[in-house]
Amino acid sequence: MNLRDLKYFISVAKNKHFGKAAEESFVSQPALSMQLKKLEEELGVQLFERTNKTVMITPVGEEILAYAKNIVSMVNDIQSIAKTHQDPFAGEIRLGAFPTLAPYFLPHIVPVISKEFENLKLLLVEEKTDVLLEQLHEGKIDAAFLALPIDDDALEEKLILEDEFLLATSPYHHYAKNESVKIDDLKDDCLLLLAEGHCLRDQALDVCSTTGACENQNFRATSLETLRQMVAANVGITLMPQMAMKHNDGLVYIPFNKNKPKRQIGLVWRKKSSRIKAIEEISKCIKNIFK
Amino acid sequence: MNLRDLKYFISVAKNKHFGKAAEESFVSQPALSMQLKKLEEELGVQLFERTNKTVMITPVGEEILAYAKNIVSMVNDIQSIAKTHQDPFAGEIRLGAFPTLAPYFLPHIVPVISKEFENLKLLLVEEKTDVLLEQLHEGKIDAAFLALPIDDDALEEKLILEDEFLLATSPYHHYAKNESVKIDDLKDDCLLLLAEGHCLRDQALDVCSTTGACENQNFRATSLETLRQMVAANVGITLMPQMAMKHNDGLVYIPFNKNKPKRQIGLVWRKKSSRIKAIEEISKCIKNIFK
DNA sequence: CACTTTGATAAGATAGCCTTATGAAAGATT
DNA sequence: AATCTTTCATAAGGCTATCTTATCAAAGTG
Repeated sequence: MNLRDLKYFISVAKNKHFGKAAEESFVSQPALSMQLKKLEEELGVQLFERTNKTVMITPVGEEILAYAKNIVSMVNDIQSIAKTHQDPFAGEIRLGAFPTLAPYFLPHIVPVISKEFENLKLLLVEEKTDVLLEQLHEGKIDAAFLALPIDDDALEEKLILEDEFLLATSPYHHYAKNESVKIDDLKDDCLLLLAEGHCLRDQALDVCSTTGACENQNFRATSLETLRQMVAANVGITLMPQMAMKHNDGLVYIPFNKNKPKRQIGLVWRKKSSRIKAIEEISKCIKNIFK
Repeated sequence: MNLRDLKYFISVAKNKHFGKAAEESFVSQPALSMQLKKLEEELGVQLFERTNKTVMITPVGEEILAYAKNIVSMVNDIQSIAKTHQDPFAGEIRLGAFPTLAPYFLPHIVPVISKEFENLKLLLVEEKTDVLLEQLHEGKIDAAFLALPIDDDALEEKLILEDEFLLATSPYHHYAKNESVKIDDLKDDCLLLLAEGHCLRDQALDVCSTTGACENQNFRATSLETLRQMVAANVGITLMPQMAMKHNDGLVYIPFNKNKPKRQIGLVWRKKSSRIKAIEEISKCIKNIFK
């Protein structure tokens, strides 16, 4: 069976006339007659009674007609669905960001993207890096803001910005009065860190291992905000990304004087993503914000 | 768009593998790949993200998939509808019979037809001849029992039986004692007849006109049963088809001794009827009953 | 580093559809 | 009554689209 045959069938049923139906279908009358004959042979039933003067649909034909109309209507639905999705800068884009980035970063970029691509609906997912990577691979999200490098052959990554780490202390801490700190000064300090699975924790541990600093084993915060409260309470010190820095939060932020540690924030997506056009434009757009 | 393409699409979505889908669809893998590519181009939308290792349906693809499945399922419905109607001796047959025949004739034949063609559902219509002819032409009924001849080029007719007319009188009527009547004896009689539009009326008038008998203008019955009551009340006499004769109905039925008037009952159907096989078999079957 | 797997591409063969021309049947017209 | 017209069916030839086989390119696997 063939969609075209069904359309011919519907047209004949409507016009009760092969010639008119052929005209309506933009084919010659014999072409339509033959296809209809083939359809009848294939189905093994007569769809029309024909005489020279009248074309009359049979009861089976009537029954089948209802289905045929439905089918053709659904084909049109498919085409219209496709059409509404043809614009690469329309529809949904699902974006991920890890927890120590999302609340400080997304508020800056979402309004800009929304304004630039007004037909694009952004769905945001906040998960730890490994979850986001899995969702990327599974196609559950289209792109994610992650700490680079990711190093996955299936994924494309583009650096968006570099986010410097600052030393965060309580105003009562002995570091508090320093203008800046040398990274090696930390070698005798124990830092408060986030719980396992947060990429910020790993980045901080990186810094620790190169400086000789250690981790305070007694506390593991599950969010950066909790960590902030703990530092404010002078429980200890920590590394805080500049992006998460707040004024008037009761903390002192001290920059490193050189070899400033930092995290690289990039946008990551599947090389074969069907939304590649939208993602690349979004990527450019965001990069412009931080230029 | 093409039904086959939709089937390929569904198969790929199901198998997440072009090769397996091709196998399932009994085509080569390149054939399937190309058709799918064409479908995507036609819709202007990417249906799958492909890498060497994974085939992943896109959100648009997912949306369209639902419709595609529905369409294919309806195509199967069409085929199964057609299949259940393939048996010419199954389904519905709509039969008509005119009012002075139906109640006396159908009870004899319907049980036989039903037994012979058990998958055939009989729908019976009782209307005057002109209505039945119109319904025949419009395809509202498939065949009708009518008084022959009909003489319509579009219609096929087959004689089923000849139904003799008897003279019906009250036992108190002066004809009542006769063993038989000569048709010419009626020349001085006035007959009670049915109302306009009944073919039995026309047949009786035929007889009258050849014999010189007249019609009693004061009464026109609208049914044969009413007519029977009127004859029983000795209001007059009439011609009664043998088929409608009843025992113990208070009437006397007197046969004509020669040139017996009669009506010819035949089955009539459209020459191009889609149910021609069933109708012809039914016709044979009924003819056997009255052989 | 060769081997396997997988989807894409290319070229030639095939099949199905379309068009024009024509036929057959039956109503309409003169 | 004979011709014209209408309408659907059939036939023949050309064209397009699809299929198949062969091959490629990319990337995982042993």
